Amino acid sequence: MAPQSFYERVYAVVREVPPGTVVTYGEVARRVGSPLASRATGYALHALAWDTEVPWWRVVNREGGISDRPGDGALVQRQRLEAEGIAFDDAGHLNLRRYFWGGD
DNA sequence: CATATGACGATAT
DNA sequence: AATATCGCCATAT
Repeated sequence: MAPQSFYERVYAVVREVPPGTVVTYGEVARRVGSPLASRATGYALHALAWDTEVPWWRVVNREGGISDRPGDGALVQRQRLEAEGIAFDDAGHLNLRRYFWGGD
């Protein structure tokens, strides 16, 4: 395959994340070949629109929570995850040990 | 080419 | 545990 942009690689990984599971930015970065590019990973997803084919809502930070983002998108993400069977606690974070994507 | 930015992560305090 | 700071990477300008 021709070398894709970092963004494209990130999207490809996120698209493989199955429903009911989540993955951290750092893990996605690791999967695309740049384990320290967690920041760039967030930047890549930030460039996406909420109506994209990429399930960006399954990507959370290492706390299992939703990172700071524009508008009420955080609530949208939480609702989408809850709709897939993921439960949040009062602190607004989920159990990463329980929902973290095993990779396959 | 240099500087600034950001949906992060880890460490220090 | 919460906050502050630094480090890292990929784009934008």
